[in-house]
Amino acid sequence: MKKQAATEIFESLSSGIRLDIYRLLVRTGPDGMVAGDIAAKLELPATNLSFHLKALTQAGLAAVTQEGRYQRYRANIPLMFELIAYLTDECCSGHPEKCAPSRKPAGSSEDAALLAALGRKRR
Amino acid sequence: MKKQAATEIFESLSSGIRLDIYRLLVRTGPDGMVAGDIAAKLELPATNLSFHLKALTQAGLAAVTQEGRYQRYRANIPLMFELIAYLTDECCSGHPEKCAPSRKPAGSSEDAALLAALGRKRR
DNA sequence: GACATAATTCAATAGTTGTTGTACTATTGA
DNA sequence: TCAATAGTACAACAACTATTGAATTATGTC
Repeated sequence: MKKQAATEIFESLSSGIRLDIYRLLVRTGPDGMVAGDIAAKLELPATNLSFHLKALTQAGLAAVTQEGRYQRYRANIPLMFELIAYLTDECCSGHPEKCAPSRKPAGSSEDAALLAALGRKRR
Repeated sequence: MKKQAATEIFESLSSGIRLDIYRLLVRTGPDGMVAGDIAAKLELPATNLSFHLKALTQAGLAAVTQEGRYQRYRANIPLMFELIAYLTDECCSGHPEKCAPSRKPAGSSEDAALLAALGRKRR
């Protein structure tokens, strides 16, 4: 992942509306959702939704396919995992076990599994 | 994690400069880094760095402690894991195995471990 | 106390982002 | 072909963000 791709993703999700859209699409999974239904669900004007969907799509967080006159949008979930890998890749200069002392107590065992899974990537 | 906290985090990392700062702090781990050294490393005017560090700190991505006349900044790494959990929590309406078909081929086994670790959280 | 250093705050300004209404394109169905 | 529906593109404007330089606060040193 390149830096510009990462900032574009973060920028995409820095708006409450776009975060709502993305989370809605994550919830619907591979089924995705048609633009009009998203607009109805989130009570957004079509023109405004279109603006935000464009941002999400350009960042790669959503993909769109045409179905007749409808546009179906789906979340790109793997991209989120690439993103966090990009962020934690060089964690503690390659000694991620050092991160542990600075971690919060809550959910530490689950976090350890997560950290281990991440540690297996690109190292 | 509340929605506003999430958007604040994304907003924080939507700037290339703040992303550089955060990644630098992730790399230095628990040792963190003093403001002046960050400025030198990233070749930023002190006033501009201060602006960005404030944003990162307010979002909770960095923590600051005083050391004499120096300010030492450290990355809050666990917060990133909370963030991704927040995003993927309701993945496929509670059937995250459905995400698999839409995933990219690269690194799929590591991703499965990661997904499993995430699935163990708050469910 | 006087001075140097580390860092932040503030004001000004250039640039960017989000929202709305209007206009446009494409598909469906009578 | 004509009208209705789904969605996007564009222009205008308000609101926000980033950068810079000057001033300020706090700590350490002579």
